[in-house]
Amino acid sequence: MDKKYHHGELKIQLIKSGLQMIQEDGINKLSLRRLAQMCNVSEAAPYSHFKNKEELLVAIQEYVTEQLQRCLQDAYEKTEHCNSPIAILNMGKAYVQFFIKYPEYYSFLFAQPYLKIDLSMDNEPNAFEPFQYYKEKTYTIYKNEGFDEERIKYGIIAMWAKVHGIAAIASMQGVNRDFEWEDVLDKILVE
Amino acid sequence: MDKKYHHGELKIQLIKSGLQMIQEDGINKLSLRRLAQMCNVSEAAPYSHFKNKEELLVAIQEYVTEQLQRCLQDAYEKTEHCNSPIAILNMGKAYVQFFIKYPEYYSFLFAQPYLKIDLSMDNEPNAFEPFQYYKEKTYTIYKNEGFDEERIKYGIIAMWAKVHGIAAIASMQGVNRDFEWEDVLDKILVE
DNA sequence: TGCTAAACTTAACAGTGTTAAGATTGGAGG
DNA sequence: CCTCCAATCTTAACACTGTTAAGTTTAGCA
Repeated sequence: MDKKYHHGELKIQLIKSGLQMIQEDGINKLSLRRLAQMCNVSEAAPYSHFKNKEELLVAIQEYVTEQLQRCLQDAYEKTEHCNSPIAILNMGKAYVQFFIKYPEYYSFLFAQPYLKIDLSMDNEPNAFEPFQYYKEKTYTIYKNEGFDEERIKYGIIAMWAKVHGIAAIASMQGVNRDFEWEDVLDKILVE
Repeated sequence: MDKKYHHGELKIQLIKSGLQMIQEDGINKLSLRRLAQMCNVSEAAPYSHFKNKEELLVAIQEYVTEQLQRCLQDAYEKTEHCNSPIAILNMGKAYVQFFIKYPEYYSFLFAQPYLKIDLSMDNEPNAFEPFQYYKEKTYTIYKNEGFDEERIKYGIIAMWAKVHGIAAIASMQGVNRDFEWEDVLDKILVE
């Protein structure tokens, strides 16, 4: 039954179970020992795959970031004419809906100090990917609309701030859970 | 020198020193024992003033919230004609600048699950005060401008989302520290 | 002055992250 | 097929954490 020395899939299982614990109890109650126990493994086993707890958290963060990235990409690619501003709106909606669906993910992702947000138009390799993706797509769309560089720059930041701000508010505990975010998003993001 | 049983000011000293530790090392490294040690007091002394760690964190949160509230109020009251939309802009700027000044405060305030954000126009007594204040002032200003209820409602949320989103981004680690937030705020918040 | 309740200390408990030392194992090379 | 090694996992310990119980000090009121 519980074969000792279970092999091959502990690393990804730690990431997935860790994320599940975060989703259920919040980041503060994530314990390496409980996590190891949940994976039917000794308390020191995680250290074969991660140097320390922080490295595991970074791995989970990357895992979540990929999910979020995929949501944005889907939203973009499923837009009829993906070079129209509608695509920007859809990416924004996808971003917010991601954190409405998983409220615990927001504070986990952004309260940890491991993310790099690159506001410039350079392509920093290690920066937060969903924002990089959004930035690139929005740039070409705005360019397509004939906006000048200055307006593009501020347009990107303004839109991202709105989207991120709504995500922050929506993911907060104690916020009205039955709030009609769909309407708000439509009205706010189109400006 | 180090008189035993130091009286009368331990509670506020715990809050202030705790906040200082958060500011220096982040919320994750705040330890009750180190904090007690820093206040020249035994490890169990804080429990005379707070039921547990969480209650101390709530107290610190209230302390920070008051500071932020005062910033908003100052910004509002120092505006020439405080019934003009300029006052809204100034409150927004004050909000963002608060978190640019104290980047650690953002994740401390909003990653903890103790805050209640009330998006309705009711006056929830226990809701996050700075937002309540902003909401009230903005309401009368928009009303003064002749906006209808629907537009006011979404206007308030839209503006707050932008402001809060910028604060979130600005307070992030790894974000360009020399970014010219003043310009961005002027361009974004006026729309 | 004496008493009481609040404020503090000491000592202990369980739980945490982390490391060192050793046990087990899959799989590559002879 | 066997051997051996590096990767993986275990056990045992360490220092640190939040928290509680029981006892000590002290300010301030009767």
